Amino acid sequence: MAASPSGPRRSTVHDVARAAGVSRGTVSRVLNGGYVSEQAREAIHRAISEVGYVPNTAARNLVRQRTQAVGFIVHEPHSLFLEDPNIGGIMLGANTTLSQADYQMVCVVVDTARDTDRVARYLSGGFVDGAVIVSARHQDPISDVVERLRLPVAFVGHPPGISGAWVGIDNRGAAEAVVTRLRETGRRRIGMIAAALDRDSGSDRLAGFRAALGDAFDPALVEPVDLYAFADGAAGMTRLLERAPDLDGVFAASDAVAAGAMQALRAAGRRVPEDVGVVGFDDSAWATRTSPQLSTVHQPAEGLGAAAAAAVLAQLDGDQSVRTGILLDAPVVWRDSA
Amino acid sequence: MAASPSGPRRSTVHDVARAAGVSRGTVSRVLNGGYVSEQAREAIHRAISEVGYVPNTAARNLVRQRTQAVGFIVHEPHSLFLEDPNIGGIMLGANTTLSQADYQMVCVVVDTARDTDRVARYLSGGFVDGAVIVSARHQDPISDVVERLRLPVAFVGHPPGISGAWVGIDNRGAAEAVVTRLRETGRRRIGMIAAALDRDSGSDRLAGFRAALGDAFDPALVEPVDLYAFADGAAGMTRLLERAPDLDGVFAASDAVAAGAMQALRAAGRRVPEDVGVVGFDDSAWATRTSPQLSTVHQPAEGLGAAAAAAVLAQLDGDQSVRTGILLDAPVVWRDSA
DNA sequence: CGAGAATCTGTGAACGTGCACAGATTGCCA
DNA sequence: TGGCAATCTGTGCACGTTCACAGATTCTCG
Repeated sequence: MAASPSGPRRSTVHDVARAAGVSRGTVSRVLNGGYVSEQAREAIHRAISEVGYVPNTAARNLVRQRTQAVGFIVHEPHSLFLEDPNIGGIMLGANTTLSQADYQMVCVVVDTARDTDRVARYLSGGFVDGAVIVSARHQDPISDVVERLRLPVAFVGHPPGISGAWVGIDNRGAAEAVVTRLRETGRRRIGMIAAALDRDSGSDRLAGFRAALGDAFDPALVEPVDLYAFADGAAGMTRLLERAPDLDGVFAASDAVAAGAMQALRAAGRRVPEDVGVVGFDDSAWATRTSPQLSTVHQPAEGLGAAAAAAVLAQLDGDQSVRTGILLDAPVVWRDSA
Repeated sequence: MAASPSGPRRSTVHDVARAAGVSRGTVSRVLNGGYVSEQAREAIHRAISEVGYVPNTAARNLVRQRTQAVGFIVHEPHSLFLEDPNIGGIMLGANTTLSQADYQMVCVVVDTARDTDRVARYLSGGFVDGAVIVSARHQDPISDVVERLRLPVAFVGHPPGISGAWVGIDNRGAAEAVVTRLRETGRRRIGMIAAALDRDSGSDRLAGFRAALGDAFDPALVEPVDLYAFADGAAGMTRLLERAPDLDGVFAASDAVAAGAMQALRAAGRRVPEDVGVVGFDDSAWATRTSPQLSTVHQPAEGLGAAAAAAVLAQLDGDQSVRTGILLDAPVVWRDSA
């Protein structure tokens, strides 16, 4: 309501009480539980809809010493927020879970590393009762802040060095499943374009690749690149192809990388999937826009968000048994590129 | 802080007052303005950092009768939220503007059309002082709710039938700029694949095309298609090429349409940009994925979010002069396809 | 020097809610 | 019928802040 200058005053619990002919204590009990006669309950419900009563959040928060809000904190460069195909799904999942529990989701996007203390100040400002934190940083300083504040949080992803709850996918297992399937479909010389090896997601995917190949693993078939990006995929594929022209399968660390790789393969005259099978990771919008459509690993983005939110809510309910690490299933989606 | 059970009590304005040897009124004046001696001001600032004081939001909101929060409402199917390349930028822009003004952004994503009353209830619940609404619906019922509540809002996009502030881009002007530039680079027979003529964005882009050509405008060079989609672009380009084989430039109504058109041109043996120059619209992920990369019009997504947020803030400040419609510049990005 | 303005400070009252407590009513059983 | 428990209700206080008001001090100028 706020700034509606001459707007009608919002009705309070007093108005309801007067309309129902009871005291505000009884109204409060109808809303929050406690002994109240059936007769009074009915009269109050009638009065509530009559005067259009909506409880005042601020007053309730003040007396309850909680805000009924959970922060959704993205501590990453803005560019990641815009490009990461999963972040929307994570938000959506978290938001759904939180709003079902009558919590609000408050978004905080923090760009530079220096702004850490802005987040810290925010978290300690009492704006939120807890937080879902999306951050892939190693040794994220937010972790310390959170611990000091004893604020219920859950991380999405599992940057090493953090303590507290986190939710992620089994990157290693999913990568292993993908590569195993590639082998089963007859591929014999399988390479990998490995991105972001400084993050656990990147290194775990490489580990899965290696594990699936076992003795057949050949380090020369791994091409490391910086980012989960299209351009890196294209460049990496070109280099890999020079080194290993006899390649017949590629596991790309992300869909964007896979799309880049497919372009490079086409430029080199290879057909996908006839000559070379390509598999991506993420099951993002890229996957269905390429032709042929990508075989890939589905990131349960909404599930991640939902699970993280649920972990925060459980802590808020005083649940001591919250597991510190939760791994969600990331199923393989087999389409046409392999 | 909320549920930290044995956590130390948060310090209040009373603690600061005691530590500084003044009354809470003086502390409040330091925080909110008013007469206060330099000596007292210093002592209070020292005391604030000493006891680690952070104002309690709920108490402040209660007495001020405002929440210091603005809703970011996406009233669209979840799929749009996930796929629309602009929505992340809009969020980011809105968030930046709001947090600079010390407002929080509260995200609300509403999926089905039936949930309209959930949004209505939310908006009337006093959780937010205003709202940025992203919605392309015609006659969005939220519009009515907002009007009834007299809630300060701003729409991103300009669905017909809404009243109140909105922010969009100058589709007509941008299209005109693109086509003018095409002419300046020597193109003489320029066609357009015009999509979604039933929306204002589509018809405005066509109007800009027409205006840029002036007397040189030839209706036969306009090929109308249904959607801003790849397939429509390809089919439209094929038809247009049959009608006007001497074409040397194409303005496509979106990047996806442009990508389809480029495929059709290639299939017809035309080189881009040597034989035919192609320009798209949106500066979406398509633009940098095609080869050659698309010349296009950049959608200022962050700017749209920021402008919408600013419009809401202006209304909250009681600014009566808020324009109902704001058009943002959409700059032309010249890459390789023309 | 005194009146009035300007500057500074403390106190009380709200904001709307939840909760503890005490009081009132009823029901049950010895 | 008296006593005790169970059920129901009203009142006062607290949450932490802002704001209006009144009182206190200093400054300005006739």
